[in-house]
Amino acid sequence: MAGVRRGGRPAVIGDVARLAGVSPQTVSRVLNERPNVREETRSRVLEAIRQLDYRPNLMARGLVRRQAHTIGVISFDSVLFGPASTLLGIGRAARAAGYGVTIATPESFDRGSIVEAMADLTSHTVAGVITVFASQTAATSALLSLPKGLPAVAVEAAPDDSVPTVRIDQAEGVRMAVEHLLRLGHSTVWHVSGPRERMDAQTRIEAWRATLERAGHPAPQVVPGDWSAESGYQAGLELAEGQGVTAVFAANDHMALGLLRAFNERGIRVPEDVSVVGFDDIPEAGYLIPPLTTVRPDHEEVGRRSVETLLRLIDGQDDDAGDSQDAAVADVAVPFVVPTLVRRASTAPAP
Amino acid sequence: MAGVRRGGRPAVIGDVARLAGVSPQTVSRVLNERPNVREETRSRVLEAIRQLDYRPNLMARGLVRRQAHTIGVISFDSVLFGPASTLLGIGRAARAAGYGVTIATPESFDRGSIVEAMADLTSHTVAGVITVFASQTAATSALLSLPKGLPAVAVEAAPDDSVPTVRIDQAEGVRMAVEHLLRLGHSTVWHVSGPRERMDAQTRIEAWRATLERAGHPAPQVVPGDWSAESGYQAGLELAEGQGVTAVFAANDHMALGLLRAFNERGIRVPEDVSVVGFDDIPEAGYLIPPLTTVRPDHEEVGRRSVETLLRLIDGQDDDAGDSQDAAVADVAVPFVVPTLVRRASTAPAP
DNA sequence: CCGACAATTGTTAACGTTGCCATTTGAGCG
DNA sequence: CGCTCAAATGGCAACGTTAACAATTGTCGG
Repeated sequence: MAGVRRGGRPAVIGDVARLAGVSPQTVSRVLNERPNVREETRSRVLEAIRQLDYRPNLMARGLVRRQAHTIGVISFDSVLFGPASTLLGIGRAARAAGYGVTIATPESFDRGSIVEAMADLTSHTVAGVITVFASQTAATSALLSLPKGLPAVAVEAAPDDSVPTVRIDQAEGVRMAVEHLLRLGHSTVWHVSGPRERMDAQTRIEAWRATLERAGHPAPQVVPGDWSAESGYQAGLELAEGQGVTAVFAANDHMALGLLRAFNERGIRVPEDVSVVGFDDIPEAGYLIPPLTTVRPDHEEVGRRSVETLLRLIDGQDDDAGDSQDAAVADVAVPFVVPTLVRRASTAPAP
Repeated sequence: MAGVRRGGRPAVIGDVARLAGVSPQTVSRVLNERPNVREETRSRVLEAIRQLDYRPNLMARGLVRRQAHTIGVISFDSVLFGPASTLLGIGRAARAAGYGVTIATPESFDRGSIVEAMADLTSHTVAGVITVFASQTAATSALLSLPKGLPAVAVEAAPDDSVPTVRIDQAEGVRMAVEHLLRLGHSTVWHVSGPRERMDAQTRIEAWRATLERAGHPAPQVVPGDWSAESGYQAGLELAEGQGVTAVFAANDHMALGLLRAFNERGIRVPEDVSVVGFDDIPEAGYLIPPLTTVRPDHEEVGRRSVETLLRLIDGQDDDAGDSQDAAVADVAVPFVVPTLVRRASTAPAP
């Protein structure tokens, strides 16, 4: 029952108006739930909309309102568990608020392709932008190339204070992980890090070091990784050679998984000989050999909060005369999402 | 160097025209790379564009052209490795073709929220739709509710032949896995399946059974799972009780991972006592204990092909007078992406 | 029953771009 | 040198919607 159309074209507001016997403006009022429409008129219009299967043309609406009702998301590493979850949270929250989501995935991390992706988004098509895990120098600095006045929120990493940033409280998560190991009696904790140039990797390194030092333990050399299981495996082989390694904190679960494999291969038992803690609580974490103790950040919540923050920014902008834009940015609270520690079988008292 | 603007508002085509001393129409011609513009004029316009940092308003353009240059993607389970990879492939391919991507993630699998998500997309905002892994009955049938005439492509699962579908050649992948195990001398192969109501799960079940029967081996009862590591673990515990289980094919790597864990817990050695094969080749597969033999489908390629197919559909529609739409659909080749078998340490000759 | 005022509805003009057609300019040729 | 024709450019209208204002209708007190 597709309804009557003019020559097969989708119905437009004028068709609805004609069928309902009112002006387009009245239809518009019904669509936008504005007051001062008689109940009887409203239902007549709604019936016409139903009959014609009418859908407002969002491009026309966006054009006249000068607002796209769409959020642009620039997403890196969107295959990874964390970013993918955040993306999901963003999508759901945006849709709930009546916003569409368009995503741009830069080809690579170099500044050029990032700026290009942003340009794509910003052709007046989005009301604001969220960058997800742009945690690399080139990426964060590209954030600054966004048109002045376009609301933006960064997830996890931003170049400076000009962009409100929603983050996992990584330092707190790392602290939980490291202190958990120390409480088990380990004399120190080794760290397999993410790629050095990534901000979140850097943050975790620093938090790890700080926690150790605060507790009066020496911080060993960082074993560098790149988030991948492969790099965790390599790190594990390296650590297996070392003496006195009894506790390792990996900057994410994938690397922890590689560690487990390497230790297993070398006949090192987890957790009897070495305790391992990860970060992310990927869905598989509880089913590794052994089940992995890890830090669980709520990535979806990060997505939700970033949308919330962005929408506040967008609304604030609408209200402003446009001059006190900076004040509005400063006003926006920058939420921290606090992770939890999930204890499983990969950690045990020091041997 | 943001350039001169009228009252802080972003520049529009008229501003560019004025600065370059030409008409808006000429600017438009330059923007759209149309012929018959003098070289000198063109460069003057380009310079003005640069100076003003002008970006065409895509909503205005879409409005007048009656085409959004945007692809809508409806994505389920987008946190999973497969769908996330496909999404990435779609994003890259679309962007390369100059199309934007807007995604909609239905809240759940029920028909209502799916239809709602589609409605969001189809408010004349997208030139076509791709559904990613809508492999559930409600989801695929919802596909049919898309407005007639809106080009659509399904990834992996479609309700019928009206929607071109890009798929992994699952049957072929399953065949590889099962035959690999049979060649190793196993008398039969057990199967831990995905959720029954999912089409791809169903396809894998049937291919598994067919391969066994073709080889003259009995097909044991299916052990049902739900894609999760947890369900694989439960399946593993169950299989560990059974007699004569020497080879298991899991419908995805996550479940295979759960299997490995369960067998390990029960003292069953992989691959000495039982061989395990997965499906997906998640990045971690090579670093499990033991490294997992698995079927590797190229999910990103699926994404690319689906965009390619959709664009062909869109272009075809533009050309048509609109009447031979169905012919155009039938014309579009439906590609099969053939997976490969990755042999690792989780499989060995039958004990 | 009239006037004032609120509620309801309609009219006109934008939003920024491109399609269509008209106009101007320039080149080539008899 | 004038004519033809192509190349280059401009003017106007339209895409579908909403903002701003105008007009109409209805209600209520005096």
